[in-house]
Amino acid sequence: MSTEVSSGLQALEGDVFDINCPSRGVLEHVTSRWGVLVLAALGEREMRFGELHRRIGGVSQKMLAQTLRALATDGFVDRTVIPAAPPQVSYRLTETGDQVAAHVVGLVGWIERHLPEILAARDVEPATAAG
Amino acid sequence: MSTEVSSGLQALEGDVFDINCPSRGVLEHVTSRWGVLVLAALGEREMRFGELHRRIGGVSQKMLAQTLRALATDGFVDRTVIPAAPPQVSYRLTETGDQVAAHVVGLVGWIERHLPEILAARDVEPATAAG
DNA sequence: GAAAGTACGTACCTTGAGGTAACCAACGGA
DNA sequence: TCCGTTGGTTACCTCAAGGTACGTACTTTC
Repeated sequence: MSTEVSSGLQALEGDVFDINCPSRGVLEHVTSRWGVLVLAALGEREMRFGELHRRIGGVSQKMLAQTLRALATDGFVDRTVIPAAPPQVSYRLTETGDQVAAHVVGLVGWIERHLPEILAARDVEPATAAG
Repeated sequence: MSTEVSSGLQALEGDVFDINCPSRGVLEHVTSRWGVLVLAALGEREMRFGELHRRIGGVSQKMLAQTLRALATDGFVDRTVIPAAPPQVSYRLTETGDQVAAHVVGLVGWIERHLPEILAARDVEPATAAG
């Protein structure tokens, strides 16, 4: 493991290549199917549950709630309940969440911008060399 | 859709929030459980199949091969066969692959460095406010 | 007073991601 | 001749991700 014991202290840094390192779990929350999109959406601005649901095409309420819970547990998302007539719950990135989201937004943005090239490359596809 | 038809042409840019946009598929290849780790590993240097298999803890041959195929289809990874006595197959990032990998490596690196904070935040966890 | 909106929780069921194991082909070494 | 190595493929099976549907509690609107 990377989070070794060193003079009584622990947890220096993670190593995602190590199957036993807890960073694997965090990485999988962040890069999960809906985790990426939630972080990208909240990277734009604070949003309520319903707004997120409409913004992220194809997500079910169940998965959205589950994803938000996982990201909140990791301390990336902050949940605020406004006890109003119809309950209003707002979600925003924490400081650390803002930093991960920046990386995620960068990645997502790159893919969006280069999509035409990628799609074009799929058609050419040089048969992946001679087997 | 985002890849709209505009004066006879198409495919300007992707929109990952649109469930029908092909960028969704690319994003899921890149952020898949093993896709991230393959990109991060190849971001370090060119590697052979066996090297990747040993570097990425917990991946099976089947999933490694499958992931490499997906990334090669999207044009992120280049496959080179050296027809030697025991067949040698080398994998390296393409130019575009290098760019996505840079984002992925940035994200992975951030998580590795901030892992202690994230783990600490999980323990505090203010009960996600009053329900 | 019935329906709809808000923000979920939960039960149920399907799909597919992913693990295991066996097999292959070619060669070198014991 | 049999084993081991390399880089896979394929069949088979399991488990969890994730979808559908319904319940809830309160309020506004038609």
